[in-house]
Formats: sequence, C-alpha cells, structure tokens
Amino acid sequence: MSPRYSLEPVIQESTPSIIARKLRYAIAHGAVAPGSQLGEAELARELGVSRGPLREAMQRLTQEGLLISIRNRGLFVIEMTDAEIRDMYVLRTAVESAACKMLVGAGHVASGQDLLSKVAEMENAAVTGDHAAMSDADMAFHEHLVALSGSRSLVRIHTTLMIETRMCLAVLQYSHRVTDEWIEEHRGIAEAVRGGDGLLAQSRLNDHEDNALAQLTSAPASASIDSRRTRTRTRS
Amino acid sequence: MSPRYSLEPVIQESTPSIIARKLRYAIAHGAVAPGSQLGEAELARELGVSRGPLREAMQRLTQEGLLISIRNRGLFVIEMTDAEIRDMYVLRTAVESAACKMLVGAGHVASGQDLLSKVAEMENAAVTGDHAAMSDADMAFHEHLVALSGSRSLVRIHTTLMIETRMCLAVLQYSHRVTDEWIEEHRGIAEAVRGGDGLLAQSRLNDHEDNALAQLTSAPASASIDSRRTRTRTRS
DNA sequence: CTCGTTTTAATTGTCAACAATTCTAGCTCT
DNA sequence: AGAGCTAGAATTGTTGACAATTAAAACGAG
Repeated sequence: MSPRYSLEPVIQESTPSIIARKLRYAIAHGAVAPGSQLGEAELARELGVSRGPLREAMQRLTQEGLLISIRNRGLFVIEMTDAEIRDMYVLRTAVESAACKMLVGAGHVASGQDLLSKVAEMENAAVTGDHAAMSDADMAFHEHLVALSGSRSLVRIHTTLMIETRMCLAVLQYSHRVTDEWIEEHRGIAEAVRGGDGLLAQSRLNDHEDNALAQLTSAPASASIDSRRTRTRTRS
Repeated sequence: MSPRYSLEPVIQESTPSIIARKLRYAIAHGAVAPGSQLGEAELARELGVSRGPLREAMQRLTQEGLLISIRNRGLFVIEMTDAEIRDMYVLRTAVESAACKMLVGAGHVASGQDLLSKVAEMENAAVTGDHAAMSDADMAFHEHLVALSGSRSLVRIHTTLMIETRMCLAVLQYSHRVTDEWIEEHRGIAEAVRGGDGLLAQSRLNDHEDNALAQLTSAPASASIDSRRTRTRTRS
C-alpha cells in the first residue's frame, strides 16, 4: 500500500461534511444513545468548530432522518420503534430488490462471484466468533449488492438506510445460532445473482430481510432499545 | 368565531423550511433554469432573510439532490442528463412498486376505488386539454398511490422524486396523442390494485414508468428485464 | 396538599461582520 | 501574438454576539 499513487484529492472536504460524517459514525455505532439530546453549543465546543457549520451538519442528518428537530427545543437522536424499523426495512428491501433486478443481465456472473467473496468474509468472521466483523461483513454484502447496480440514486438512499440499520444493530446482541442460516441466505442470494435469476434473487432477498427484521423487532433482548429517560413528545 | 373542527397545529414553520419550500416550488416549476447559479446574497436580499437560514435551506435542497454545491463557487440548479433521469426512474419505480405490494391485502378494494377517482380527474383534465391540470392529476395519482401504502419512508423519498420529475416535466411539452394511453395505463394499475393482484399492478406500473421515461429521454430506456408478469422463473 | 402563576435558566433562531478561496482581467515576458 | 503570471473583485465559509422562545423550577393562593 504505497501512498504515492493514491494521494488524496486536493479538494478539501467542507467542514460540515466532516462534522456530519463524524456524527453519523457516532450515531451508527451507538456512541450517542437514541433519544439523547445534542446541544449545539456543547457539540461545537467539543468539536472545536463554530455553531454555523455544525448547524449545517445537523441539518443534513435531520434531512437524512437520523435526527429530529424540535423548534426551540433542540435536536434529538431518533428512537426507532418496531413499526418504524419495519417501515425502514420496507424501503430497504425495495432498494435492494431493485438493485438485484439491475444486476441480472449485465455481467451477473462476475457480480455473483463478487458477492460470494463477501459471503466468504462472513464465514471467516463467523468461525472466529467476531460479532463486529460479522456485522461489518453483513453490511458490506448489502452495500456491495447495491453498489454493483451502478445506480447512484439507489446507493445514496441505501447508505442512509444502512446507517440506521447499524444503529439498530448496535443496541442488540447477536445470537450464535442464527449466523449459520444467515450466511446461507446470503449465499443463496449471491448464487441466484450469479445464475442470472433475478426473480429468485429478489424472493430470497425478501425472505432474508424478513428474517433479519424478525431478529430486530421481536427479539426478547430488544426491550432496552428506548433510552432510560423517555420524555419523547409524540405531538410536535 | 366559526367553530373549526380540524384546527391545524399552531407550530409555526421554521424559516428555513419556508425558504426551502419556496425554492423547491420555483425549481420544480422551472422558474429558475437548470444550471443557473443561486447567489446567497442575492437570494437573501430578495427573500428578506439573512444568509444563515437561507444557507440551511440550500443545504436541504442540496441534500435532496436538487442543487449541487461547489466549494467557494456557489450553488447551482442540477441539470439532469438522460442517464440521471433514467436512474431517478429506477428508484421511483422501486418505491412505487413497493407501495403497490403493500396495498394489496389491506383494503385494496377501497384503495383501488380511490385511485380510480384520481384517474377520473385525469380524464377531466384531458378533455379540457389543460396540460397543467393533466400533469397535476398524473402526479397526484402517483403520490396518492404511495400515500395509501402508509409507509412514511416511501412517502418521504417519493416526495423528493416527484419534485425532480416535475422539474423535468416543466422543460418539455406534452404531446396529445399519448395522453389517452397514459390514462389507460393508470386505470390498469388502479384496477389491478382493486382486484388485489399485486404482481399485475407491479408489472403494469413497471411498463407505465418505462413509457413515461421514454417520453422524457431521447435514448431508449435500458432493457426492461422482467417487466412481464411471470410466476414461473424465466431462464434464458 | 394541589393547582395555578411567575420567574429563571437554557436552548435555539437570527443577524451582521470578517476571513479564506476562487475566477477573471490585465499585464509582462518570450 | 501567445503563454504565464499577478492583482483585483466577487463569492462563499466561518465566527461571535444578540434576540426570541421554550421548558422547568420556585413560589404563593385556595
């Protein structure tokens, strides 16, 4: 990895972008609890920037749906109810299903092989018992699936959805016994893509997302999703 | 005081929201040409607000994809190429198709009737030759289709997509001969929903979007892989 | 002891001024 | 005359301070 050839672009990332990226990472990995308030002054002081750029970054995250803004009250990290998680998965399934449909017909064999390599990474993570790596590989598979479609629209929407997914995953723990069938589901999708059978890939994808959703919503350990102090106002 | 039974919430819309809404409307209806630059100082002076709230509004539109921001250069209204329009329709079809799938099974008869009333509005607009009303009714149909699904995620994404669609429609003019078959396509979708046949509705929706896309772009739409309704897996 | 009012503190919303960067035009040198 | 360089103007990026609004706590009356 010689850094000579991959020197970073000269266009410096704008300050709001940097802030937004850091906040996204913090939210996605559970560093800030869902439902907690993000004070502008506090964050600005902590990050060493002024409130102007920080407000723009917050604006982006609000637009993406990661934060909710209550006028003259403040910004809060979203608390996703089961219904909202289900709703998110509806959109996510729609996006990934559309990606599947685009994959077949244009180099689906190479795409399938590519996805199978991601499945191999998942297996490696599974045998070592590394839950974080398992989660990363899982998300990498889905991100790669959408990226292979070549659709910028789908990728953009999907990126946001994966952040929300990660946020949900950060709360609960994996159970060991589901990883095996999970891997098999991914392999099934990848093989369907390699075989060029779009409908089969879509149906398998549907089933997979349904299973993943069931893990997130009906899991007994997911009762601690909402934060300790639940002072959320339903009426805004 | 006349008694109002549906008093609207007193929450006053934030200034950036108002600005964003006005700008969206202006962009969607072609009041500002695609590719033109939007100067912050000029707009702020014109709207009678400061640059702070205006920047937040611009930030939203940039996030939505209606503007592109070039650092230290300015903000410009997007110019959508044919490829980008096609890409947008991929996402739009995915969203509306997912909405269709949700419609069947839960009061699909009422939903179908509801959609058919929208088709009737299109017919009224067609006989009077009012192209603007025709366009409005067309978009109302699709917005209603997604709204009936009850999914907030789908509605949110779709709203942005319809603005971009409107922006594209503002540029070109309608040709008379396509309106009739256009109406029939909508009616077909509505009737499929009323009949509870989700797959038929999806396939008809696919075909309809392909046709609409062909009207917008000069190049032919990318090969519609599996727009046909097929229960058996096709293997070519 | 409870309900209503008032005060107070903290937060966001807004604004005007300053700094940094980029494009353009004019100039000089070859 | 053409290419390269330099100075100017215009724009955005950033900052700090001030105003408006809200929620909660303290207080007093019934």
